[in-house]
Amino acid sequence: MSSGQVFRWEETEQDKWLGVDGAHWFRVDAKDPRQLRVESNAGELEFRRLFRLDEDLAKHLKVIRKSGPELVPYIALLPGLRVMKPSSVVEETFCFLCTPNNNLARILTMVRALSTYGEMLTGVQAHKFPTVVRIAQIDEQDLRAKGFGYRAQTIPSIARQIVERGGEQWLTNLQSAIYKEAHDELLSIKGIGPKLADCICLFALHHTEAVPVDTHLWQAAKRLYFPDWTGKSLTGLRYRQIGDHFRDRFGKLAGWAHQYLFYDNLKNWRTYRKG
DNA sequence: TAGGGACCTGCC
DNA sequence: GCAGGTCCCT
Repeated sequence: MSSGQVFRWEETEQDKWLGVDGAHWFRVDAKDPRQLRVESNAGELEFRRLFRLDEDLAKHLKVIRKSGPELVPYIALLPGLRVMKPSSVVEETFCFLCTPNNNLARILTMVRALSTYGEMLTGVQAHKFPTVVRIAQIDEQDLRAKGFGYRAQTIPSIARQIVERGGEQWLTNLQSAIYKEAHDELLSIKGIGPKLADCICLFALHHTEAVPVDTHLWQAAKRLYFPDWTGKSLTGLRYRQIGDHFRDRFGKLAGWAHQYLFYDNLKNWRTYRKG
């Protein structure tokens, strides 16, 4: 189980997955989870990199459990969860630009629609994600007709703002910047708020101390860490306090640590709401 | 800085 | 009513 680039993966049949990452595609047969069978136009190295298979998960978990014992039961629900490391900054960034104020089913539809603006991949029935220059050229009415709603305006607009700043290279350069600087730079774009900036920092730029505070993590943070905030709204200040709370305790693993609470709340929020 | 409303579409 | 928010306005 991994997170970050689920948007480009689909289960084609029981336990069989087709995933796209940049110019690469992977057909994964997970019938035996201990022994994945992978067919791909990339090498094993790319697959291992994408899922950070060369990082010692047990070691990460040891640190997280020690610094955050309250997370132990949540980790037990998803002990194999990893933060993905996608290879395409543009693909990852624009997938997340489809997520705000949205539900997963429609996000997947939108990501699929966006991908059709990219070239076809060879060897598999799927598209490579379009370039940021191509996205910048997409007509708003085109996306409106495809059910993008107000995102039909914001997505090409964000692409144009990125192109103005230097395009894909600008995003790539933010990978070498420190987390806070990258986050600040992303916030200069109209249409990217603190949450999206953190998703991009964590999954596209690989700043693993980034903590995206969405509606689910907000609920979980109030429950576990900030009970005084019950009934309050998520302001910019509280947003930073939650992220800093995770960074103070987990450092570079903050992005890993927060995920267990995110997924738990995603799955169980209706139950929590009643209680 | 805090709070509230609008915003596309579709599922619950 | 609300979803893996952001903008704009008091």
